[in-house]
Amino acid sequence: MGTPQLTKNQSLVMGALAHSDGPMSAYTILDKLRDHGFRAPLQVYRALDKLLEYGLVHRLESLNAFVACTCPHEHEHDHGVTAFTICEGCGQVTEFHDEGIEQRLSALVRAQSFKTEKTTIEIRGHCKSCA
Amino acid sequence: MGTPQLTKNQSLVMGALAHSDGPMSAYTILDKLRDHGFRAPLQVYRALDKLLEYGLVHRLESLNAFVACTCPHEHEHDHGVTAFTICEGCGQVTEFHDEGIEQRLSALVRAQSFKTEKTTIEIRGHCKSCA
DNA sequence: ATCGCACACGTTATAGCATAACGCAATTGA
DNA sequence: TCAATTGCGTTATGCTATAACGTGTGCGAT
Ligand SMILES: [Zn+2]
Ligand SMILES: [Zn+2]
Ligand SMILES: [Zn+2]
Ligand SMILES: [Zn+2]
Repeated sequence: MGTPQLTKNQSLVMGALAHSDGPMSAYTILDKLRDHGFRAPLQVYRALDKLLEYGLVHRLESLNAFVACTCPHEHEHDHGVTAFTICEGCGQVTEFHDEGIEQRLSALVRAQSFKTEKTTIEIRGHCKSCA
Repeated sequence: MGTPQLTKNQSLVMGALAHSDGPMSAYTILDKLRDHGFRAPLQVYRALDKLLEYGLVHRLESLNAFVACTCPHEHEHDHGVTAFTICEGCGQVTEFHDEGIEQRLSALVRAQSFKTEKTTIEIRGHCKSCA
């Protein structure tokens, strides 16, 4: 059960995100895809739901926006906790993963007897170029 | 330059959050305060902006909602990175702080020459009671 | 074959979250 | 007194997300 073949709409949304410099809101994606027959937000949101499920796309909660996953590895298994730096200047988003963070959070949460389903880590600030 | 005296609207919003079991959206707060003369979203958002600035309230990005800060210490200085567990079952939100996470994130971000302004850590899942 | 089901899709309408822009009043400090 | 700041109230608008309905297509079971 890896990533299934994408449907037409899913491919279009994936393509839009993959070729974008930075994160895009669902409505921005919609606008980019009007020429390809997209007319309504739901067409985008439905595709995004699947792409998120497949792990091809991440949602940035603090921006209400979406980015293509930049993980080098295959998307066939859940990659663990994903963290992002988000530059307020140029909009650049960098995805990264760290085993240390993951373990530390896991320990803290275990101490609460809390069962984690999804972890959001987003760091807003300025990148090297925009400092 | 600690926390200034709160205005009437700020106190009302702060009170609503402090007496609530869980996080509240701005519009939920608005509804709770209609009897106290609140009529428009901006009255809530403006108060929230200040309360966030003073560190009395936190915004939960993954919920578009707000909670009163539960830090024991005074709010006169920035408390460092704040993390939350959020139970999908009962809505309970627990705020916590960890020096280890903070240092690790700080090191990772420094490696990118990234200048952090605000860090969001939110863990969605189920609490002990709701497991 | 054809029935039933799952799934993607299209459309309209609606709900939920947040801010722009205007004007007024009270406070402060030069 | 005058200007600047801050809070407040109101109306309008914009952005984000989902509900609800119906259509069509593929595919396995009968
Ligand atoms: Zn990824
Ligand atoms: Zn930048
Ligand atoms: Zn706090
Ligand atoms: Zn719970």
